[in-house]
Amino acid sequence: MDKKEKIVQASIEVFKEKGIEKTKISDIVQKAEIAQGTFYLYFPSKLSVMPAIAEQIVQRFIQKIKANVSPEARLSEQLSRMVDAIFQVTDEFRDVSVLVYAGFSTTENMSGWEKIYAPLYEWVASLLEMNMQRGLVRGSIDPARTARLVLGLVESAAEQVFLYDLYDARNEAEQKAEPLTMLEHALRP
Amino acid sequence: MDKKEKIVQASIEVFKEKGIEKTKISDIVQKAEIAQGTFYLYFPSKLSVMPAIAEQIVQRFIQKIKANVSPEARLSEQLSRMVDAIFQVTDEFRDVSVLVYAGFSTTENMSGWEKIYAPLYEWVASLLEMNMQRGLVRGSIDPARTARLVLGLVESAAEQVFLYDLYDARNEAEQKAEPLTMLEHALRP
Amino acid sequence: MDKKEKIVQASIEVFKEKGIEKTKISDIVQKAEIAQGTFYLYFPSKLSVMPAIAEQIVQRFIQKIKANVSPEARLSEQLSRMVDAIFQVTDEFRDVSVLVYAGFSTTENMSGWEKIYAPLYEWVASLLEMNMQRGLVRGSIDPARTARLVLGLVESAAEQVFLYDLYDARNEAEQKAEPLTMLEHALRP
Amino acid sequence: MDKKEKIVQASIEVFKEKGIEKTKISDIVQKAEIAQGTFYLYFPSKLSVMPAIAEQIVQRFIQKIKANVSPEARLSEQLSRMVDAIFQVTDEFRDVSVLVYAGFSTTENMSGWEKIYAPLYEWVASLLEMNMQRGLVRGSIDPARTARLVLGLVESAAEQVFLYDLYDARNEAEQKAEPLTMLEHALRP
DNA sequence: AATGAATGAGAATTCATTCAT
DNA sequence: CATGAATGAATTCTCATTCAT
Repeated sequence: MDKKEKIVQASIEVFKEKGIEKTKISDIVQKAEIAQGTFYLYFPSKLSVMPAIAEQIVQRFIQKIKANVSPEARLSEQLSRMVDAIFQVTDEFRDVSVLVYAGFSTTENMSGWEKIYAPLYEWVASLLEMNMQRGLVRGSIDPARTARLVLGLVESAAEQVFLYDLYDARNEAEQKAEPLTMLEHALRP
Repeated sequence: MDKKEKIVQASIEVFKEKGIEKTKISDIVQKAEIAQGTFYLYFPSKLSVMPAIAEQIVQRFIQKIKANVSPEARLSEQLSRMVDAIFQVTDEFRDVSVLVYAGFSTTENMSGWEKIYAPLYEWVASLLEMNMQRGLVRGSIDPARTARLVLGLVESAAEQVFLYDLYDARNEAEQKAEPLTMLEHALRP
Repeated sequence: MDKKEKIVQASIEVFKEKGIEKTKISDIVQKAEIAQGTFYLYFPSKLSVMPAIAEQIVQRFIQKIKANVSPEARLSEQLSRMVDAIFQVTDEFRDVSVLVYAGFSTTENMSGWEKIYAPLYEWVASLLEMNMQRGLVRGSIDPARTARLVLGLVESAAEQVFLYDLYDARNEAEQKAEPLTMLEHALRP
Repeated sequence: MDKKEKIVQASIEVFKEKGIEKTKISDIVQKAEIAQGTFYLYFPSKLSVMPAIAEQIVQRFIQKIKANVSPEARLSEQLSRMVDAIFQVTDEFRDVSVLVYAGFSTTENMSGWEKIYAPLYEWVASLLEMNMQRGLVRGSIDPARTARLVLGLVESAAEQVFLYDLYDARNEAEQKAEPLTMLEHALRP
């Protein structure tokens, strides 16, 4: 693994442990097992690592969803798989995603985040469009807007499970069922 | 206004202006017009002010919603007013809310946030229940869980408008319409 | 107990717990259960409490010694009782005495300490003189100087037992026997 | 000289000048000609420098004593030289030694001090043993315990001279003679 | 006399950043 | 490229002291 990647990985881990505010460059380099000065060879500041992290998270989302959602499957099957994927990745990156999200809002204009999220939005939008054409989703929706809402809904459901101290396995199953039913009702013609 | 409240107010203002990372305690005390040491009489650190801010935001949500949503109104009217209220408060606290949320995940266990949000969740849950009894919301939902999803959905829609650089007034209207329609479809029997 | 006395008592306790350097006025007033401002009604500073403490310690020494050492007893008996008394008081005030001693050296000229210790020195000196007249102590000593040496010797022996982590009861007995024998040899004609 | 050593040296000097209580880290770094932050690279606080200072003092004691006390010399000669050495070093480190001693009792457990003093105790113990074998010291003493007493006696005599305001040269000579005589009487068979 | 919240000067501490090796 | 000791400006934090009640 090259040093740049090491830094990104280490940053994710340290951000998880201590939060962004409390993370020092020295924490990152220590975890990455590189020298203090080396950090600056790749990133100008702590916060500039974030886009790299964000990209990783989103790529993970897309990868998981693409791998599990078959274009041929029934709508309910597709939605179910998508919810599963989002729950999985949210779990995987727990607190970091919130932190990165907040980190963005602290530093740059949020459009950076927007840009990174774009491929995911687009993928969901095209999923909706496809199902509109199949007649399984009502024609009155705006696919682009709705894609964001769908993701917002499912992610907030996932955060309920993983970010708060509510977690237990049974809970997770029920926590998935509810938004799924909502989505089906919300989207059907 | 007592000093503690002054600190919270000043913190909100300064956090809005400069973001959390860049805010110094000295900025807060200056805005609050108190001595440096006085801050530490009430809060041990910058981040520990956040729960107090969070509480304010949530109280604002509840206040706005209660003031605008009439128990007698039609469901669509109620939902519409609720969405309006959430958009308004999200606008009012723009960046701060995300920061506070992220700040929480850093300092305490997230269940603190959960606890602060509880009254809002409960209010929406009881709105749903009432409408279930009126036969306007399908009986298969779990009011408590669904309340969270409803709020998650609307908040993420509101964030789309205010946190990113997309804002324009027309946009806002459409951005409200979409989740509203989704909600109506999702909840109707 | 009046407030002044309360302050002295509380100071002793807090100094024992935290040492002088780390003790805050606020620690003292808290322990003394008085208000912050009240402290300044009786003492101008933290260090100005010390002479009062020192006096207490020395008075305790004198009191113990006088109570236990009979002028009629044999020399070895007298010495033995004196050693017992010094060990007891050293135990009672453990670290404080060192701290007070050091505190003196920090602030004022050490002659303050000297002055407070004077009655104790004098008492031991007169004990020696008496025994010189009885022919039990060699005539070549200077009673004043030797009194100091005797006390220095016994106190350092006592500190060995109580200040370091060596303490056990058997140890204490042996630790007393050794300086006692030394004293007897050193003083006998 | 490396930075750590520089800090210890500077601390000794500044403590001598101003006392511990009044010494600021900034005084130390200024005297040491290093940056403020560099101090914290080596020591976490002002008080944590003390063990290092203590070590220096004890090493100085050992060095002086070894250099002056010849194993072949007569006992009284040896004792006399030892007393001279102890008086010299006590003079050299005047106030500091008491402060360090007190500082120790504040920061760590006193056994740290014990450990640092160990080599000195051992040296004196072996001196006593040697003289026991030569038949010049009575066989009934415990060399280890007695070594501590001997040092306690001489040090307290030295402190009498240097720490209090009694000093004058004639005084010093007499102040040495007294414990010396005591020692000779105390130790002889 | 007693209180204790408020003060703010001053000291401790941090940590991003540099740069000689 | 890589290092990591050193830096010192910037900030946090402490705590003796005051003073209106």
